[in-house]
Amino acid sequence: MSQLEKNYSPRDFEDRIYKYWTDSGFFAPDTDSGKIPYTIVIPPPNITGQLHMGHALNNTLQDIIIRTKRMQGYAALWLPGTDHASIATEAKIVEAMKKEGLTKEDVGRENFLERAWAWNEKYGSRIVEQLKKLGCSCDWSRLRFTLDEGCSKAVDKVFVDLYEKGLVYRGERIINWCPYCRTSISDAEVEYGEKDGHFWHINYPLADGGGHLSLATTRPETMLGDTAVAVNPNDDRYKQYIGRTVILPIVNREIPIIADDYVDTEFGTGVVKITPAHDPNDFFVGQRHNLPVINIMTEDGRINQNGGEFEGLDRYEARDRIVELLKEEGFLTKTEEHRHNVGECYRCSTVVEPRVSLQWFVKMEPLAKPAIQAVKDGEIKFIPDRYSKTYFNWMENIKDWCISRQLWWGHRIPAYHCDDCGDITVSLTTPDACKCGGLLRQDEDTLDTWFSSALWPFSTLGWPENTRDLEYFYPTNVLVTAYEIIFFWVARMIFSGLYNMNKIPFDTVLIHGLVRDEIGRKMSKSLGNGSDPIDVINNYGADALRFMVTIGLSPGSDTRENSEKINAGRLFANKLWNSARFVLMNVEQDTKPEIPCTLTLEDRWILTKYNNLIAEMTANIDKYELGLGLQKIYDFIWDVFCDWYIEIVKPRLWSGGEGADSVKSLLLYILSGSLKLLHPYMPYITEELWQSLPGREGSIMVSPWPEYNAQYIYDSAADFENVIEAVRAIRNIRNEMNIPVSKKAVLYVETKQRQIFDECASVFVKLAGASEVVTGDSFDISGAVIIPTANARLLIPAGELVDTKKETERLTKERDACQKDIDFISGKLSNQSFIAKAPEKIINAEKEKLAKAQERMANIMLGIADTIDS
RNA sequence: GGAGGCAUAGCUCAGCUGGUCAGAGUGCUUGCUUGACAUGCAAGAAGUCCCCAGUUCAAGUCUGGGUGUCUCCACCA
Repeated sequence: MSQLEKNYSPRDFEDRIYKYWTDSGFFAPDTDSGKIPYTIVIPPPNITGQLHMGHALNNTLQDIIIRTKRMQGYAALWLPGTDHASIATEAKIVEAMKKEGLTKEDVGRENFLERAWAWNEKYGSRIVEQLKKLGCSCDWSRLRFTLDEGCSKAVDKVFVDLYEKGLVYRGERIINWCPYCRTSISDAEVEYGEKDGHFWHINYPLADGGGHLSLATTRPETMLGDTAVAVNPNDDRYKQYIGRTVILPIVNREIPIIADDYVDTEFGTGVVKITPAHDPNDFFVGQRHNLPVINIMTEDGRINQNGGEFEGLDRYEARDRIVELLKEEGFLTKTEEHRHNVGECYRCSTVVEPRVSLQWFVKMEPLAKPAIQAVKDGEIKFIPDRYSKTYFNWMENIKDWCISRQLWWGHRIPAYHCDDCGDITVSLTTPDACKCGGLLRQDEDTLDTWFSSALWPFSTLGWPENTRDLEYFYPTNVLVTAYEIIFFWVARMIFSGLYNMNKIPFDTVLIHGLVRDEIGRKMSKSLGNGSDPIDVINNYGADALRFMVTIGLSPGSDTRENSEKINAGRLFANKLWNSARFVLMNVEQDTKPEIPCTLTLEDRWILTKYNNLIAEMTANIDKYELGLGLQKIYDFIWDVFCDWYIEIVKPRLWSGGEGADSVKSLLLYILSGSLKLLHPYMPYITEELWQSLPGREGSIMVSPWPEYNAQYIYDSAADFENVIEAVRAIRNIRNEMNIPVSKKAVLYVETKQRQIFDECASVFVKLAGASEVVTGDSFDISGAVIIPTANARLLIPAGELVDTKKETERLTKERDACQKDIDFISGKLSNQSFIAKAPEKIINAEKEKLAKAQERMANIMLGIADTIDS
């Protein structure tokens, strides 16, 4: 009755299946079903983004979990959405406008935002479509966007609330400034890299003419903003200078020599120039000593009017000119090569300029405290656990968070300035006028993108409205993300959840690694390495891609993209496809997938294997050991089901009669159960095959997850393992002796367990080249190959093929190996401390092993004797 | 300067709470058009589980040290 094509061809059905799922509404959970909710919120991809391998991994893992939970009967919600990605998107739009010869300022804020929304319209849906191709079972009816009305409301509410509680403040602080993006960025957005630079040694002459102080700098242009020179108060070399002044070369400004502990006497000359406006440490020194702050740079990294003759020069041009001048005037005493770490903007890689400016900040300490506690108390668990250390390390040393950005694309800060009295009104609604009656204008700045993503687990569920979704689905269950993003996002969601909802946002953070390219490099746009997941899907199928990212995955560690693994996934899909095809070709339209009343030995064996599989896989997925789970169902389908069970069962299947009927039922039962277990991992092929099964209604994705049933665990499964062992041994020998498959021979089996071998005679006929199986207590056959196993002696008459000498050698080797085993085990068992201290289970297992080996030894010895006789 | 990961077959990697753990895929050798699949089947070769100590009846598995390698955080002018 099979209508399946001969080969697996995912393109023929993946899109169709996905449409079927969405049309049926399976992805959208019901809040009134009485089921227990299970929720995952997606890490929202940027609207500038295209699906890359990292997304493929991240979303495959989430889909595996949510599909499993859905089948297990939870009201499973996977809530999708996208991130407006303020700085990244704005950069792209600015870039695009540049091609038209336009700047932001040319078009103005309103027009710029129109362009940005158009961008979102055009590209925001692209990544969503790509997630759909991957097979993600997100509830698209609940799709959110960080800049949509609801999320914006949440952002405003949190901002106003934090402001009112004094946790958001505005102040002149030193921040990281990107001269290319022309905005402040947070500490987390700076990336450090080693760069070659110079160490310029400069003499600062003392104002009173008593010589000079020598110091070194890597950024000489900042001297334009120097307002002091500092030494360590305990440094005997310089104690005498404290309180005196130096003349700043070139600038000719007189600045004080101050004492501060910050100065390291061991480093450099022990004298430091202090530029409070352009160095974070100097800024704090300046604060302690009430030094003036001279900002010498414009927003685009040029020297401003405070730089005198250097005004208008780019910071690097200014650096060169100043070095030149210093040299000319004799202040420069030495130039050293110096390799040091330089901070760059994480979006555009421009070297960041520390700069004092007026920004909005979130006071972190009070927020971080409970967030640290929640993880310490185990309310929130990181998997693997070591990442909680990363989290603590950051949270315990956290500095205030600079949240204002000089960008247009984002949530505009709901603060209103009065030009008359200088007062600031922070409000959810646009106020008409200032308290003083003056006109108000809204703050020009927008908020850090991560301010809105920090609210994601509840803003997407409707907060600040008290919606049914919020009540039902919050707190969410597991958050799946890469370790890269713990600081940016995970930590901020935790304190935001605790602060605004008074509840943790999720109880588990499942951390995964990066997908690297085939030679282990990080994937990056500049390298252009790694392949496009969409290409992979088109060529191999989404299921093969999902297989690739999941198989062999170990929680928290990086994986490599591997074309061999993608192919392995495709081959596995093909194998499954064909096994289903085989089953469908051999069952009837009215065959039911059920366990028949009468079971043969191999039936009991596969039922045992199958039930153990259910238990193990369910446990694996519960513990987020998703790679292990896939490995198990893979082994079961390919090795247990296809290579052994199907092959064994063929004769019975074709014999007709009742035996055939029960095989058909059981084949269908195991197949449909296996499809279910595999479904979370490879949803498309399992659905397509499920739909082909006779008498099937509905979708596999809402079918109940298989349940372990101890009733179908049989001791006799071990007997069948012995049969398998015997088959393998025979195949091995036949192969070694070059006996062609076509050449059949009678198989004589000497055993105390004749019943097992009698029952399994057909197995040997089918799989081990036996023409028939004769069991008995003892045989005397001349010219036979003798194969000893644990519970039998197998004899195959092979006539002239048998080389007595060779056979004796083979058996002697086996005897020696077996003797070694026996010695080892009995050694263990005669060790008194082993007997005294090892658990009984282990001891019994060893005893059994010994008994088995001894039986085998007896069979080997008999074999040797017989071989020599003949 | 701090913190952490990794080191297991030629290659890419699994191995949960110490005891059927020495595994998978791929590659290699050999033999097969066995009525689902040659995108397949069968058999085989191949590993001091990085090194040295320690804990234990028992150590790829736990502890300490070493070597190699990768990453994160901080950033000293």
